[in-house]
Amino acid sequence: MPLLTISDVARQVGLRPSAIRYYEQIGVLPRPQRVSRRRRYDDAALYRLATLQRARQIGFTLDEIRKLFFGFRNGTPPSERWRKLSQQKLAELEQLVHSIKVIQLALQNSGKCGCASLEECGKGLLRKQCGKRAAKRGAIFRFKNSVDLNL
Amino acid sequence: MPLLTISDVARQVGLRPSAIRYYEQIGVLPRPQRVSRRRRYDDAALYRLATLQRARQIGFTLDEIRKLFFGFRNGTPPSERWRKLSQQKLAELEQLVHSIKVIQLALQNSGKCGCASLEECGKGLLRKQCGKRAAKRGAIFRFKNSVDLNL
DNA sequence: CTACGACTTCAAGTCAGCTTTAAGTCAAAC
DNA sequence: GTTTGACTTAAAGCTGACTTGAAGTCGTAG
Repeated sequence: MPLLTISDVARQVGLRPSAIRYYEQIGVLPRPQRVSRRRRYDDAALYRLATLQRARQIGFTLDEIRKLFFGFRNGTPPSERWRKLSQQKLAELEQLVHSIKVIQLALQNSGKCGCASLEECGKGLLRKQCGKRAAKRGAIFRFKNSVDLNL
Repeated sequence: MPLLTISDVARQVGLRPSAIRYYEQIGVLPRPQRVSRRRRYDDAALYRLATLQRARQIGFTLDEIRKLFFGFRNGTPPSERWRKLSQQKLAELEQLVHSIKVIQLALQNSGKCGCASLEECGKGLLRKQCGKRAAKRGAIFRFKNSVDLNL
């Protein structure tokens, strides 16, 4: 079994070498063997990275992925690991979908606003907002400009 | 008409004074009048902030909000402004909804994986991924842990 | 007069997930 | 023997939307 350099691996999984080093640094990937200080990877590393990529694609943070890899007692089957981590994610997504629906409605109605000025818009909003509690701190949700998931 | 301090305003709209200063600094809010170097706001500022908050809630970035306020010729009605900015956002959201559906499916199926080990998972993923082009650089999408939009 | 509290500015810090840069190491090609 | 190119490390930089900290400025209460 031939060993791969970090560039080989990066090319095969579609990452930059710097990303792979970063994953190692934060403990998401195990430290590979070295040949004269250079990293050498076997195929298992490739598989691990493919799994990592997939997990990133479906919305897991690197923290969560670390749990996926190392947060279970040895021998825990993948299905159980995935299931455990997916539960929380699915709940979040449900929330998110709901939020998006609300936002879509708000966006669609925003164009129908009959206010003569933005100031008037704000006056209405301020009144409606009166009873409500201020939003919790931090962004409420965010998404990147272009969503091209491409799974 | 009594003038408000920055703390008054912050309390009324549910922001911290630092956020309001920040908005002014990046040119999203106009510089208010000062009384011995301290900011003093009128009600219009309140309305503007309410509008800003609403725009943030429905997913506009501060850059976009600056456009909402200052990116149109004077006298352009709010409806037109909102409509213009909403179009792009709605398209993004449609994409996002699609992505989420794909992710939900993936998450639901992830627990059914019959692999004996994560390595085996990765082996399969790597093969499937072979034909595909590597993901474009940068995160594909992100969302915060808890979505509590609360409109 | 001085202490207090609320404000001011400017710079730096925060989060995640990397990338970039600088300076050094290494084996192989010329 | 030197040059090349791929690698190494550690540290700093990036994005967006702020917050935090330090050091200074006010008007007022005691």
